[in-house]
Amino acid sequence: MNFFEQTGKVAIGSRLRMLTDKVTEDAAQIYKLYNIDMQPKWFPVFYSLAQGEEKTITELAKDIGHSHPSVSKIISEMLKKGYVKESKDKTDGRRNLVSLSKKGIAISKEIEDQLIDVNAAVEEISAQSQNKLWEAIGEWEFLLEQKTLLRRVMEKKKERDSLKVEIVDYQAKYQEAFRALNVEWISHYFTMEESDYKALDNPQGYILDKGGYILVALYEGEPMGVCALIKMNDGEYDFELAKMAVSPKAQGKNVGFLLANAIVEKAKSLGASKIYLESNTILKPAINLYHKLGFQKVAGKPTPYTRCNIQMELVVK
Amino acid sequence: MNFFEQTGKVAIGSRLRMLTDKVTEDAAQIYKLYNIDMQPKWFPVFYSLAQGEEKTITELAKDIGHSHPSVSKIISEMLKKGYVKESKDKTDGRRNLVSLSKKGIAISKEIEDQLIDVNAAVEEISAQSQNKLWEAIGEWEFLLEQKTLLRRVMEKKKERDSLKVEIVDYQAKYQEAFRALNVEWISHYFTMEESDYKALDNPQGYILDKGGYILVALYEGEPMGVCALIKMNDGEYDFELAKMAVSPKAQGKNVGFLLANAIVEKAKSLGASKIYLESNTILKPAINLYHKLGFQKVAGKPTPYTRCNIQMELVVK
DNA sequence: ATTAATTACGTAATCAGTTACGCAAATATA
DNA sequence: TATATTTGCGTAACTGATTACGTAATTAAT
Repeated sequence: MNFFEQTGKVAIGSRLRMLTDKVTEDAAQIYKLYNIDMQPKWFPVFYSLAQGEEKTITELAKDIGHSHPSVSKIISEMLKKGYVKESKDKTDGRRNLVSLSKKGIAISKEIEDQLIDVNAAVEEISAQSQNKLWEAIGEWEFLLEQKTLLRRVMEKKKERDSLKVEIVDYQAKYQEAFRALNVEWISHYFTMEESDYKALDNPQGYILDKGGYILVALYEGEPMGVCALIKMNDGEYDFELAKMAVSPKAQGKNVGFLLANAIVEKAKSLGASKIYLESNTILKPAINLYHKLGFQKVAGKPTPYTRCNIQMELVVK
Repeated sequence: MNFFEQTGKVAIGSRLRMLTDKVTEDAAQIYKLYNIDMQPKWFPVFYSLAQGEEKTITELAKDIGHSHPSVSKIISEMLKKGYVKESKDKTDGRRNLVSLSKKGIAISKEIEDQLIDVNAAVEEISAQSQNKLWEAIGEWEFLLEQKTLLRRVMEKKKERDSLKVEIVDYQAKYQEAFRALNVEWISHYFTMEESDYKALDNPQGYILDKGGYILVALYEGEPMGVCALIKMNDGEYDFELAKMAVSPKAQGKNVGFLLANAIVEKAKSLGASKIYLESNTILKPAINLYHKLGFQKVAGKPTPYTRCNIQMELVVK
């Protein structure tokens, strides 16, 4: 099994499958050894029924962790051997009640010795191992239950991608990106408005020169997100967080969070005490992001944008 | 997964399979996450080829531990995607040399980040576990390589069966069993001879009264094996080990060994210094057994049995 | 130089599971 | 009470592997 030492743990799936195959391989022979006319795959169903109670197909499936068609097929095979009997539930015509037949019960007696010996054999292997396979599986089952492998990988990817994201100050060379990224999402969800063009066509004059600020997120050198802090003069708020845009190409790379976080930090460093923003509730991920950063819903502020249906503020600590 | 806590470790195969499924389940999604157009099952082949060398189908199969038809199919799928190229070996027309195409090499670059993240995710799970799954699998692979599960179970069965075998002194009530068990194997392999009947019809007079001995192996109370020690008067040997018979029903229960061992011990306790026996080389398991007990081949003794083609002796220590 | 045995590998059939789908019965909802 | 939804479960198709088998090429033995 040198191969797996090379590939590293990415191949844990393949390696598990091969061990499974090897362990399973002998199972049929073992039944033969004890003169028991049974297929290994029947075992979980058989064991579950051997507890004595009648069970439906679905109950069995849930019990042993298979899909119901799998149980359905196994039961029909066991039925052919005469190991189980079926009976319709009188109060619920859909349910197919299954239980061991006399022959099945006889087999369950015969099988006891085999279970003892296989158990002893597995224990022997365990005793010769440093790492306990049985317990390790239990732990993996638990940990995967809590968070799937996919989710864990997604987190790792995000972590790694975050390291590649660089937040830099606006420069004239980013004007085109600043415009394009915003036009992209605004015209996708809404329509461009007069005030959009003002800011996007002339960020220098409309935002920076008025005491505002713009940050750009670079991913591998390319601008993938932008965000502006527009100076407000209403006595209540210091800045408006606006013109936030992240390229769909950079999704899942945490760009939005890093950018928004950086802009809030920037506002703080500029001595802001309250930040305002306008958005629309159909932009769920954005609203979630603002919420995560501490923004709270407020109302009552007049706005030039027709697309605005939610207003939020952040009290800077 | 409460079910497996009930069944005990007999169900290790089923439990392994389910964990394998759960781990594998996410694999396809993970490739999608990285925008890599590849099937999880291709990975081992892909990885093996990414080492750079051209390989044949059979080499790949050996490398990754699959059957060759499996590799054959995978290669034909990868070929369709343009990830590999084939070329006939010029010096051996049977061999199909496979290597990554340019497109394949490009993919192998793209996949690197994914490998890093999956590895990190698996490491994270490992770090949260007491028992290391990866290492545990390695140990199981090693231990099963040395001795398969089937063989281990067989040993456990033999051990347990041995406990049920009881070796007792001959009594008149066992005469029928003594006769029947011997007639069974003698007439199966050879034909009954005059001297057989003498001993089997009258063990009391022919064996015991002349200073011989008979032991009976009981399995769950039933006589399943017999063995006699016949007094010899030739000056060289004290006893002949003879009329050893074990029911085919009791095969694999160690009855033969326990019986022969007991009869040798009995001979010892009777002060014997040399034991003799006659047999036939077609009775392989019997010869092996005698050998295991320390009997050595000798020659030259006259015998009344035509079926005898090997003579052995044991020098009692 | 034949003939026999071995090797490489493709195709077909099988296996133990899955998902997809559909029907009928039961339950919830308007 | 009519209608929609959910549930139980059987059938069919698919999946990722296997073993079985056949054929062609090579190698070994006579």
